[in-house]
Amino acid sequence: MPPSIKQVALQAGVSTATVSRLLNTPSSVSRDTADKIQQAITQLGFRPNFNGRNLRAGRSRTIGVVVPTLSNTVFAQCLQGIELAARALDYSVMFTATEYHQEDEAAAVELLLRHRVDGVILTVADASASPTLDVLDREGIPYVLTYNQPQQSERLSVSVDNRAAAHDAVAYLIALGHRRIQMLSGHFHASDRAIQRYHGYLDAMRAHGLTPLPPLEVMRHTTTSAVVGGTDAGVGLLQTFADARERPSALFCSNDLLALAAMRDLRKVGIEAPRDVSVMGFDGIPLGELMVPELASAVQPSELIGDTALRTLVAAIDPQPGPGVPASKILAHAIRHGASVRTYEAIDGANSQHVMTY
Amino acid sequence: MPPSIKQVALQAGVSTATVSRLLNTPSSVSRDTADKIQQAITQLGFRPNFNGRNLRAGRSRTIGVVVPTLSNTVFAQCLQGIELAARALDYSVMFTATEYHQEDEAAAVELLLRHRVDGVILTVADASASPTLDVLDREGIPYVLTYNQPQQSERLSVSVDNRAAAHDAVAYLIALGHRRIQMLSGHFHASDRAIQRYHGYLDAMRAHGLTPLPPLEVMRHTTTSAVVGGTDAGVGLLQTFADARERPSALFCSNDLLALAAMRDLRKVGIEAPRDVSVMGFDGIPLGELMVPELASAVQPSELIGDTALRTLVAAIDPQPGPGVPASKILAHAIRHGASVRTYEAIDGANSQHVMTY
DNA sequence: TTGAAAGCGCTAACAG
DNA sequence: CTGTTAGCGCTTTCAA
Repeated sequence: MPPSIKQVALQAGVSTATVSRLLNTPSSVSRDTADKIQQAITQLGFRPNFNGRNLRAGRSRTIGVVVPTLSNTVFAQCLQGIELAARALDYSVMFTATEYHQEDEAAAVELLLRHRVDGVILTVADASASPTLDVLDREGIPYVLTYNQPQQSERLSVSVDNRAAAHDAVAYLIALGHRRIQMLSGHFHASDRAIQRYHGYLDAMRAHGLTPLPPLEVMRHTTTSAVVGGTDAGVGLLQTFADARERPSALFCSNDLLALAAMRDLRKVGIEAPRDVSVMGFDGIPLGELMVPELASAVQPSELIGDTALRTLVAAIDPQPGPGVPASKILAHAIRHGASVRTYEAIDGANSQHVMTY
Repeated sequence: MPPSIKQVALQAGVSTATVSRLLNTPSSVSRDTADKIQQAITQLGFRPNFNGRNLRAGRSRTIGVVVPTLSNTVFAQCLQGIELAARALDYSVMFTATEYHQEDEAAAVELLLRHRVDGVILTVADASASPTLDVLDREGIPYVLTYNQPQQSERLSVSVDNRAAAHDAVAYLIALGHRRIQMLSGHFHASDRAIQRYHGYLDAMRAHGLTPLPPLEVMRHTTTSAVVGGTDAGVGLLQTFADARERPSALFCSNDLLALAAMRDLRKVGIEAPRDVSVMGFDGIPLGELMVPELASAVQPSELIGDTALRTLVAAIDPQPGPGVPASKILAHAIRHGASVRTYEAIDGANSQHVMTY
């Protein structure tokens, strides 16, 4: 057992209350006693026990984080941003992953609540129908959603405007002359963002008088390997590209990992991006910039999302006098113009397609 | 304030001790009272307060994790492995990053100790000279190093054999006919692994009677952008490649991010891998497999490292009767044969180099 | 099988 | 400025 405030008090010849005062309100202790206590502290190697403090205070200065997976860089970056900001604000971070299992969301939050975290930052599968969020609401525990962009709700959240970002990405493809643009998406069921991005795709297509193609929904992916190929959906992707004259000239993917996996799978059957098809991702993972071709993408500021979420959460925990916290923070997205996308005219076989399409 | 065991006791008409018993030793409570208590619990939405429990027990069933950064996938994967295993063993995870600042290592551990974590998993800059580890030793807190591979020490650690893995990587390059092989490394100061990998490089070169080239040490990197180019070391890299006849035919990089950044920087001046130079990385990040060319690398099983570290730590926390835990666990590495590396003969200008080198 | 009581480490009145 | 005291939620003797 490490030394407690009691031993320090004994050693310094003061009461435990005084020791506590030095720790929390140094100014309320005389120079002399402060020195004595300080000396006892270093001598004993005393370290305050947060469990005692938390129990007493009813607060823990700890926040919980729940993300689907760390295999996707976006969430790792986000956690990075959270941790950095937390440290700056003197909060600790308890971390949990769900591997996209919705029942694990509930279990994770349950555990965090037992630890009496002061608040939670989380990304859920579907913010509009989440028992987990209902629990948090019922318990009155402050929480901030990341990546989730809840519609018509006063739930705190930090994200980009998924629909608008997807729209911009697809509009960019259209501006480059593409007409047959198809969306490749992760399971809509596992990600409400995917649905919003699909709506953005629809928006852009319709705004330009183009016929949307049915979305290609693929298995959830955790690792980058064998995401698309070999699965049913992988087959779907390859089928879609089987007929060179019917195939889309551009693919808009609901996230970068998917885009990369799709490129890999297509490459295996001789279809190269951007030579044969333009590929656009979503997320803007840093490594995308190092690839050849550079991955075009709708970029989200993941680390900033984490940073903002943490600050928003802390503001909700310690309501400061002054301007209230807006419920939803929409951060700016950007379109990265990578070489995985090129103009329609530059696509191999554009002419034959041209004949077909118009 | 959420309901406490006290309220449950009151509601169920029993003592707090009995409620506690139901929670911890269900078998020691009669069927009837168990039901009554259970009912009170659900009715009140009771959730045990771990702070109270921990305070009393002197254990927290929480472990701390300290990694340099989450921007490098390796550490994210490792944390992922830790969290997964922790959940399986009913431990919680407190997470901290240091951004490669050595003073933050100490601060992070200090914070974790105040939370009274039962143990710590960490990757430090230099395991052979770390005040942080000394603190942990002094306090008698179990800890497990990851990636660090301490020499001649009984400190618990989980890693690959960095030196052997680097040797194998370089031997592979040599087997492909390369003779002028140079190492590109992160700051030795910030990573003892980098030094060990350098020794592996030296081993391989010498074992084959080749003259080692001086290592190219570059700035520490956190993001993937502008790692090498533009910095002093970046200039160093480009200088090294300025003379086409003197330049190395293969580059062995101390980690994958560095390899990718180097390829990007060289590409900018018209030097392409693998056409003009073979590039080998270290880490085996999953995305390396999706790149073109696929990144050859010495692969570490990062998620398994995390998993193993957690299990090793828990074993150290609850010493089980039976076989003791070995101090150092060396996990198997593998060489990924990516297309970023090709035979020396296939390198453009190999002949002219040949003339020079022999 | 159950209850009473003490105490884990800390802080916050309340006195002095 | 400092000490006394009570109690945060929980577990664990010790008795019954």
